[in-house]
Amino acid sequence: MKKNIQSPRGTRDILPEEQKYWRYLTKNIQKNMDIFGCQRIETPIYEYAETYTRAIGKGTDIIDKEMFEVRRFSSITDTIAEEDAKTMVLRPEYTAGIVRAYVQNGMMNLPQPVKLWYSGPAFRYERPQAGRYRIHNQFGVEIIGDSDPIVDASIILLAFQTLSDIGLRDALKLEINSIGCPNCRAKMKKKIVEYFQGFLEDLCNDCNRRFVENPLRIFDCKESKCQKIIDSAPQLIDTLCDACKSHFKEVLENLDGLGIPYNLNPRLVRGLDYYSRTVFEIYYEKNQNENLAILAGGRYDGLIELFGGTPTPAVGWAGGMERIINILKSQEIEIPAEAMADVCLIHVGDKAKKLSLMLSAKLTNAGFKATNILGKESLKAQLRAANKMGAKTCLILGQRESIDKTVIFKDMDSGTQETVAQEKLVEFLQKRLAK
RNA sequence: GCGGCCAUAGUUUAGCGGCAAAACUGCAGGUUGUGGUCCUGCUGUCAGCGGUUCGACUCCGCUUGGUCGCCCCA
Repeated sequence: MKKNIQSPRGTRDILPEEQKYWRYLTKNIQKNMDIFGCQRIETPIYEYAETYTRAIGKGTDIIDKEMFEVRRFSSITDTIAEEDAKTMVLRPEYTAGIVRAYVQNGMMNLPQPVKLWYSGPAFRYERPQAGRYRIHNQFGVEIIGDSDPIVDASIILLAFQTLSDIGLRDALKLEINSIGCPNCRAKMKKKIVEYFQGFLEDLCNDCNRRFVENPLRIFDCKESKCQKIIDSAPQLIDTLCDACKSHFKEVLENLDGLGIPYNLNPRLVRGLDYYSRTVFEIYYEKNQNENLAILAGGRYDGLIELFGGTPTPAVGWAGGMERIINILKSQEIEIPAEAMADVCLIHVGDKAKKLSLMLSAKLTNAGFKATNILGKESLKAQLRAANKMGAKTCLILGQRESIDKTVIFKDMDSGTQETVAQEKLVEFLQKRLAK
């Protein structure tokens, strides 16, 4: 027997039975993005690695161990030719690619700010876990060209409205913080390093590693012995410069004004290099994986410059679609029913089979959703299939009807049926299916 | 990248060192042209590779995959 081929680790098939969730989610995202005035952008699924190393930063896990390299298949054995080529990688996230596109396409010449949204797959070579896949879908928004703190608040509002629309309103939790501008952060880092220097022996191994690689991340540690030390550490907010402080204050005031509850979390830092000032994460509290954010983002005022553009402020967020859909499933949130076919055509005999296909084409042209049942010949089997599909009405076409040029209309709920002339079928259905 | 648990039909699960099962699903039928319930029948399985053994789905090892925790992250 041949060995079966499995889907690669950390990837999955999204089967028809799951599609209703995706359709529901996508529809609501699209709607909210439209209302907010965002325009969709699609960037390549892979970019030069530099796009991400520059933006996200070396020393982060995403760059150091989670990227998939892309190269020409035949050249796998052809290493010499490969040496000159620039390394390309599957996108681990969207922001960097979008900023690259903003600069490359001269979007600074469009009316500012440029409001963009996206949706699609991102790739990270991680150890698979609940809510964590090597191919996962993200949707998100990027507002480029406006430093006003009200924009920060407005995209958080957009996130809340989108998530509320899909039924998660009741348990959303917003964590927010400001990590300041590069100047603030340099100061902070110094202070923090000075502070933790004295506690290195009391901190866990991970924190000792963080101390060297990215001291700010010590604030993320969940170990209780580290928590105690963190609690009395200098707070990030106190270190902010006046400009950053008032920016953050205004963001919070705007959230207050919008009635969006938040938790000011001085320990929230986020791992990507490009963030500045506002950072936030949204959780769903009834989630089994409560420590997984379903949506996260922040400001990245320095990134456009990093890609060769003029200094341009920007802010955005990304949501994890698989994580949201897992919640929709586990919370048994009601998904509106899918549009179903109006009528199901059933045939008896070869001649009627051909005729019924032509009839369904005619009905489709007349604006009905008509479907044929294929792959089954007996009347009983076809009716069973129609029933399983949830068909409300059927049209039965047999030998008799082919000759008489009629068709039997059957209401599946009541079981009643009547004979209709094929010529008058369109009018008949218009009346019958009116409500 | 590290650690724990796990792998039997499409799905959910029984089971035993010596015959591999159930339910649901799928397919067909229950006379001549009528679905949902019901009845009958059929299809289909021990993740892969090694080892121990007279004999392995069962015990052991490796690989692959899943799951949970860590790291990190949407």
